[in-house]
Amino acid sequence: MASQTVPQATAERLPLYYRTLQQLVANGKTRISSSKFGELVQIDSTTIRKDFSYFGALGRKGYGYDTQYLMDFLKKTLYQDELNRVILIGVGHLGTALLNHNFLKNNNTQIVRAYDVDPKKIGTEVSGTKVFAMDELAANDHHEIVAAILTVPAAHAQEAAEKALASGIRGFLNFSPTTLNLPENAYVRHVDMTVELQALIYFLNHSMETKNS
Amino acid sequence: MASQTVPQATAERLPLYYRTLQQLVANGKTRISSSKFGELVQIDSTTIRKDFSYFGALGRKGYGYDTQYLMDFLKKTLYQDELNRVILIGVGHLGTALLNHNFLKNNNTQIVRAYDVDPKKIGTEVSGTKVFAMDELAANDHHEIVAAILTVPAAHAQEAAEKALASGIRGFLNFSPTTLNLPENAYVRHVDMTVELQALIYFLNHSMETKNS
DNA sequence: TAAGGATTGTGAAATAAAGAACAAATGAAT
DNA sequence: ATTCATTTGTTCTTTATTTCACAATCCTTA
Repeated sequence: MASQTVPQATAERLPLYYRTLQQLVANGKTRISSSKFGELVQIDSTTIRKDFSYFGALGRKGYGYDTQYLMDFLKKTLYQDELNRVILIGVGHLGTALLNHNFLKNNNTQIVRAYDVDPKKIGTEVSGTKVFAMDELAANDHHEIVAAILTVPAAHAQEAAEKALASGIRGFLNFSPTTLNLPENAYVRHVDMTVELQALIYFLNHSMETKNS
Repeated sequence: MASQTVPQATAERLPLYYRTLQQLVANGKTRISSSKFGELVQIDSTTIRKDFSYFGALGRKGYGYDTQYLMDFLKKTLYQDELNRVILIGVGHLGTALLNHNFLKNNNTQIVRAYDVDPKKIGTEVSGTKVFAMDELAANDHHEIVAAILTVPAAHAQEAAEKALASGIRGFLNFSPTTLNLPENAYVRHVDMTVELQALIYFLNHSMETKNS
């Protein structure tokens, strides 16, 4: 199976490839070479060809890649040909922003329900998504849910994640600035603006010495 | 200089180390071993010791690391001992959420001004930050600004980044789902929820075959 | 249909990162 | 003071990722 051999680094680039191909197809481009594509995504063309090669021969020598075909292939590979249902935990500033953001526009993803502790928010609807009480989280049936988006304060993230886990959710997109301690069968991706900003500042301050090209 | 030898992977872990040390200090812990610390951040203790070793001998054999000392060291290393001024471009749902988020709480970062094209937003204040017209962006003096946070629609991200660049900004935290094409002396970090969510779903669907531990 | 140019797919080499293992040094206990 | 357990800093090994180089193949055009 491809899944056993596809390197992690490759898998993490697939969404970027997919998004870029969506744009190309939308713009009417029917074919593209690995070098042109590499310029678009700012990744070496050899890396791109090797990435694709893990899934077989997706291109044609002397021609390049058919954008529509490649996009459809990645769509399936990334499970974007089916609706991905997620829940959102924590309807604060960031949570509300994510609810207002229409994930369905370019992504087959839907936030089907939200959870919060605030009685003022419970029972309301934010951008078409109903807000439920946090207490219901662990009790609800979530085996149709692929992931939980965590946008709660750091102090409550672990507890919230455990409740979601108890309801059958194994995937977490963690926006809370804390490391989650979850069992092996759970999978967490961490999005941390603070970390990104600090890393950015660090590299900016060190780029003068290292970048001499 | 350390900057020439610190691997990229190490540099990207420093903010996580720093945040975790802040929590330890806040909780009154005065010392910690690399193995205990490793459990907290979920990184192998050898990796942690090696990461620290690039900056010299920060610990004491048979004792571990002094949390306060290590935190202070990372604070300086990450330039968190000085105020980092940033601007925000695009006062939509996400931009507003970031303005409402108090960066100064745990981070020495301040969003000093925001920019938008919407006449209804220009001149208003969001959470204490004034919103200016996008047209003023390129003309303003931004050499005290370390980075721009981009929260505009994908179609306008490149243009907005170029204006910010023209005003003297070299660092970008890009939340727009598009690849920015900027000169060598600019540095971009991309935060893309869609990419993260797709990667998460991919790994979840492949974890059964690969994870057998 | 033949020739030439373009471009992939892939082994092999190079680079980067992570992990194992352990000597050296320190702290703690008696 | 001496012993013993602890834990770092670091060398060496292993693994992962990127890049190079080029044969194989296909497209295009005359």
